[in-house]
Amino acid sequence: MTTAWEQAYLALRRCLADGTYPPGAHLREEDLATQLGMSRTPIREALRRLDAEGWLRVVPNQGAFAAEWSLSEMVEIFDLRGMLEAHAAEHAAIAPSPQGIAALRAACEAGEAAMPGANLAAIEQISEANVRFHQTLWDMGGQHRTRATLISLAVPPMILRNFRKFNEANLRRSLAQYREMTEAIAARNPSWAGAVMRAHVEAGKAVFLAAAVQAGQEAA
Amino acid sequence: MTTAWEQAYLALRRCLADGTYPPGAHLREEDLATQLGMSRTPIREALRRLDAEGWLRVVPNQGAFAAEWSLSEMVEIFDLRGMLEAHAAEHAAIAPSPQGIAALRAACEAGEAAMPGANLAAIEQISEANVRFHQTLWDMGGQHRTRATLISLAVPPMILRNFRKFNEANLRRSLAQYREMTEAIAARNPSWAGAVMRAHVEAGKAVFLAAAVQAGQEAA
DNA sequence: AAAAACAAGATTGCATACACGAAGCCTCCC
DNA sequence: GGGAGGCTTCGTGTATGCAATCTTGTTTTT
Repeated sequence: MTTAWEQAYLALRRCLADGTYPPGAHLREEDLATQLGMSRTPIREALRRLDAEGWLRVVPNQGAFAAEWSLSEMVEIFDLRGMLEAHAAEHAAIAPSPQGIAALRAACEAGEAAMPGANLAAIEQISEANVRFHQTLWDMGGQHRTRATLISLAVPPMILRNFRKFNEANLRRSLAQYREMTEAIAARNPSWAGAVMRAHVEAGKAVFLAAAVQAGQEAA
Repeated sequence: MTTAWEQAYLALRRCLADGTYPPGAHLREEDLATQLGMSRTPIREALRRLDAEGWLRVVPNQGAFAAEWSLSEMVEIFDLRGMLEAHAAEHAAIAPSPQGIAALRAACEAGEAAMPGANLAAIEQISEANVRFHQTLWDMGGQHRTRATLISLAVPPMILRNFRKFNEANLRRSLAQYREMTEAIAARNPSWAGAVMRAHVEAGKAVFLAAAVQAGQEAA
């Protein structure tokens, strides 16, 4: 059995990722404690970790607030992602294990299998496959600090959330990029793999920015 | 007054940085509590944060152990530093504030003033000036996540510790690089500033690796 | 003699209780 | 009527206590 504070950490992180707690929301310790069936002590320890990882902001004597990411901060995170993911991809391509390549191919196939249907369930399945692809890549290179840094930048929820903004053309391009990266890694070509990854992240950033601009216009 | 857990966090981080708790050391909560004059509760919260930031490893039901950084992990951190610091330097050079440039120049001068004396106090003074230079740079670009990431990679203590390994030639080169970066930023030339920063970090990595190889030979 | 099982000590995990501080509201004064 | 000061209330910050778990040394068994 895992510890209570770790369960709380995972549960809260999930809620922060899927929007159950919207940006700026005030998370009260007692509420979370009763909700998760434990006391405030493990809740507080989970909150400290989520604070360190940037999921929320803890203000002394005021409590925890779900993080709100400004546009410029999102752009910064995309830029950091581009550098770090490319670094991970390059290292994954140096000496890839056969199991790793197989796992990448499996993730590609899972995404492609869900592609024809453009319904919501398909999108969720593709998102999940994509997160699996990235995480497999992070593991393959053996770059543990890179992986930890990407997680601390809240990258997995960003991948998940941003994917919901993708149209069919975006999705097809994304799947094609995953295929190309897999090929580059299988060919042990680090700079090829890194270049595709940089393009992949930049394409995601472009989709994000287009959606943000549109949302801004609708609000105005 | 700051909270107790934050004081504990800062105190413990300092001890982990300066080697008071050597890698692998077992940190007992009660000891730390009596030592810092508080109860175990804030200690535990500080430990959770230090765990998230990679300063130590918390094993359930066993406690906290000071992190041990392998050679490959140190190389990885230097590589990440190179990317992130160059990114920060590039952004600092886009639209530098006059105060920022002045602060960089002041840090350069403080380091150069201490240079002639090669004694221990001078080294400490130069190290401190260097940390100030880097942190000023991080602030100038307005890249908050980049800054937070660099801190979470335990970069400031690495700068401090690595500088003790520098000989006079290394120190002179380092100070010259700071001067050049300041000039590049004042000239609003991002790629120049980024390139010098990459070289600066690579030079530091080389010194670190040389010292590590020598230590390995002495041990054998 | 070596290995496994047991027991005692020590250490962490969590819940509870109380103290401190902040935000909101009402009253009082100008 | 508006603003300032004090009070109330809510929520966080910290200390303490107990339960659960791990470690370690010893004993017992093979």
